[in-house]
Amino acid sequence: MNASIKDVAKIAGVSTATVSHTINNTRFVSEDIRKRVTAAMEQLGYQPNLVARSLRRQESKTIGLMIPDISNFVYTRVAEGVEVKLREHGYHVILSNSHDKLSVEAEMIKVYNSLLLDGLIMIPALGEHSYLHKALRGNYPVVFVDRRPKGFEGDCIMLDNMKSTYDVMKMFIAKGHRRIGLITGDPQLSTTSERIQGYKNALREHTIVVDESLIKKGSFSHGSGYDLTRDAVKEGKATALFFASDMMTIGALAFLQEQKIRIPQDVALISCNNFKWTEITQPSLSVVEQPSYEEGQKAAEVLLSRIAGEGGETQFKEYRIATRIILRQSFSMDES
Amino acid sequence: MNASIKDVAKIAGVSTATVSHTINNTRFVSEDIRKRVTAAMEQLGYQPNLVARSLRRQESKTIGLMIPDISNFVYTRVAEGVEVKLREHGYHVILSNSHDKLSVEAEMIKVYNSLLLDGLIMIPALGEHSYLHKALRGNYPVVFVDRRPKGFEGDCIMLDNMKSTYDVMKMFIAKGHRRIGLITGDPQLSTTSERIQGYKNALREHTIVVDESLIKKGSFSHGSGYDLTRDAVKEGKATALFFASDMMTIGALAFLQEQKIRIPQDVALISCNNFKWTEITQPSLSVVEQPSYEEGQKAAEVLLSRIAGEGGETQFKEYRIATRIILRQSFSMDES
DNA sequence: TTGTAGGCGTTATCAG
DNA sequence: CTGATAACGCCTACAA
Repeated sequence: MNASIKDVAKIAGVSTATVSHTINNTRFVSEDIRKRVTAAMEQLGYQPNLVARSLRRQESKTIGLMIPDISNFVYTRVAEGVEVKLREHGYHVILSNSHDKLSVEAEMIKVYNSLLLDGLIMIPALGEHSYLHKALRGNYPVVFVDRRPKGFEGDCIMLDNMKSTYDVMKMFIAKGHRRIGLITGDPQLSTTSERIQGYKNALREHTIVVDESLIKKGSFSHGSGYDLTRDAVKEGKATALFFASDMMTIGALAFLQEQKIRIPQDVALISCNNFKWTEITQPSLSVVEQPSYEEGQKAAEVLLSRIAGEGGETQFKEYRIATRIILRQSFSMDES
Repeated sequence: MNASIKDVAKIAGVSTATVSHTINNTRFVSEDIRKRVTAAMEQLGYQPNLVARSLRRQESKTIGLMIPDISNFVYTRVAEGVEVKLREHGYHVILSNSHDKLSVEAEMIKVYNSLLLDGLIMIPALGEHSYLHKALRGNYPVVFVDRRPKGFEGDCIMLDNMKSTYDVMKMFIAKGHRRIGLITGDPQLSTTSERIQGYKNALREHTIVVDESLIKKGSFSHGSGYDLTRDAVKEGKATALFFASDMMTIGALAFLQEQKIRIPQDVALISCNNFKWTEITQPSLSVVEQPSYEEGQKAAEVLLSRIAGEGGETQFKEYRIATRIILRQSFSMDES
């Protein structure tokens, strides 16, 4: 059994109130007594029981973090950004994996509601989020990252998906490409619709007719990348492809290698996520670097300021984090 | 403010004791009262306060999970295995990132001690772990995964590092290789020493003299893989290399491509971790598949049985999970 | 400057 | 079959 504040008080020969106050520096304690108390704590190896403290203070110094896939590097980078920033401020993180399923997410929210959490950061799962109006009881602030939920308003930290896609398309177009494929994810996702918007904007600006059959929607999976690439290249005659996820790029490479389609001569590629392995494929892969870690950091900052009550303003804010395009051989052999 | 058990009791016109018992099915409740109570709970959207419950029951249905790097796929796979298995049993996970630093780990353990955790699963950080004798107070069972801690005994789930390395070496030797490099991690790690043991056993069995300069120890990083590969190939004249980490393999590929050293003709490679991208490098990479997810699952199972008290036996157990070698072109062009 | 005591929301031990 | 009530460990208003 761990020592409690009573044990400390007894040994130090003071009241529990005094012990509590010395621990929390919440009222004056004479030097003599402070010494006796700290000595007693030392002797017992006393650590305040955080559960009892949470119950009493009605706050836990803990925040919930929900991500759709704990095996996806992008999301764990977000998680790391969140964790590091929050730990700096004395908060712990309860991590949950929604498996991108609304049902799991909703279940976890119920648990969160019972844990006296101080806040919640989440990458919303696929689907409609108006259920959150009921599920969340306003006991703690919520911040969304990476995807914007449908049907629910809140602070939101995202990448500049529209602009990055727009920029990628401008580069392809400048290289002379006219049939450009966009290999992207589920159309329900805000990231997907934003990318499509950027894609269309760029093409229209150059009076290129948008061929909807070149906008391929699937899942962020290897198989989906394989299939959609086949369709875009074989049927769509695409000469350039932009991928919304690294997993899809891998599937695409598998297909292109099988078919002995040359990169970038026959088809030029730009992928998402500047993972280390994109440098050692042949040809090396051009990528849009996604600062996921920074997304997490920013989300944590915004949440902290909400917890601090600076959100007296009910106005929700949207934050966009800039991406960066890194050109390598898969875009053009001119690149190093 | 959330509804409490008192509110429910008042509305249902019963005592809090009765409400508690209907919730927990812990003593008989008449059908009539049960209905009134559930109706009241429904009406209030009542959810039991888990913090109060933890304090009262002295258990939290929560376990701690500490991993050395939350951005490393291997460890997050372990985490996912743990999370999925534990959630099936109604447990939540508090995840922490030790950043492979003993100081962070120790700090987090203090927090864990104050949270009424029901158990702890950890991949120990680099270093000496005898401090755990003091830091852990036996309030909850602990299970180690992937690495064995130095200086502390406990249940331990690991991969068969020695055997897998041994098998890899046998394959290289059968192919005629005599100068084989082992590119591995920090020598403090149990995984490293086990691999070295497997390496030596295989060579000695074939009366190949072990050249210590071919056993390269570094960190699981890109740069380390680059440097150690250079040394092994340039100075060590290695014709085959086995890598303990995928990151090191990427560094190695960068070096070999720069030098236009042919794989597998000049140097044959086998890497760890069957990541999807290893299939689309050229040549495709041979790998040792590490069932990290299963490690996590097993760890969770062992912990659950300890929590259930089946560990009346103080005897700690060691579990080994089998790996699988997948041969592709980097081993020999004969492979598909 | 320090102590007393009530209560956070549950559960469990008594009674009735 | 159900209800009071103490206790889990801590914090804080009030009292001294």
